Amino acid sequence: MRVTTWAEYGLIVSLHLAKQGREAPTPARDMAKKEGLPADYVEQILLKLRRAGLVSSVRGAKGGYYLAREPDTISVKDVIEAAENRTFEVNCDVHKVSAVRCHDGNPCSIRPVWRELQRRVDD
Amino acid sequence: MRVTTWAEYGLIVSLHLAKQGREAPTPARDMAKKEGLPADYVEQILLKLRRAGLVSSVRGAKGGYYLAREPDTISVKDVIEAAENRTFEVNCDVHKVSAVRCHDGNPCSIRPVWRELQRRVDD
DNA sequence: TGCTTTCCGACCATCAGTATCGGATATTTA
DNA sequence: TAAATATCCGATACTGATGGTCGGAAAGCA
Repeated sequence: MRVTTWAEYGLIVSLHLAKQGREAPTPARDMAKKEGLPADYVEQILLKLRRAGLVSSVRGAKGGYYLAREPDTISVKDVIEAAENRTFEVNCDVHKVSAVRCHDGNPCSIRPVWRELQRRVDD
Repeated sequence: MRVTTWAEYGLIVSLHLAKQGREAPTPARDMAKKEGLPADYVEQILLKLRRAGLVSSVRGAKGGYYLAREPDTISVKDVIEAAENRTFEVNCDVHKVSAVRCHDGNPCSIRPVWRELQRRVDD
């Protein structure tokens, strides 16, 4: 159980953009170089962040990315959810062990545990 | 970010064994059948739990598994750690982004976040 | 001597994670 | 207008973790 590089890199570039300020856009390639991350990959992630509405972009020369909102209104959870799909995925929801066991009606002693864990992570 | 079936199945069989009591050992095959889980796979997981000292086993006919300790002294965390290797894995420790960035001396703004998350999950 | 069961290593298939690439489109600047 | 710079975006490739199977050895019971 760990966070993916999507989340990790997403956080790194978000932080980078926060430091850059929101005046001039920063090109993805510059960021990748300075942070020592794979350039093409960073671009993929920025695309995700943009689709989630966390960053905005300017196309063309002199273009790049900047934070869509004020840094202090963007939480770590926001970034993780944008980069991965959710922070913590419960098996009952996604890769069901079995249809019977994971049916809503079935009293499952395990599910509450995962729910609580999910809540903690989200917190 | 989610728990693996190792942890999920591990929890299921632990719970199953807790319900069975610690008098007579329960064969892995029986458990798998009743819980609707792949038998060979369950055996792998029981092996992990045994090596972690959570369950004990009796070989041969009339053999099987039983909890090594009283149920209320075994935590969910114990089971997850036995089944997976750790509850929450921090990239800085395992799949380092880069040697420089993740060097202990380097002030990294991200690491404290993961550490805190790790603490929450362990809790 | 069979039968049951754990023990254990080896193997295999699939998929998520981690990228890379090629090209289309938009914008600035020379 | 041409060239240079960037985002945009889908397709593809590589890899290791995950999830699961198999075959057989050893141990204990009847």
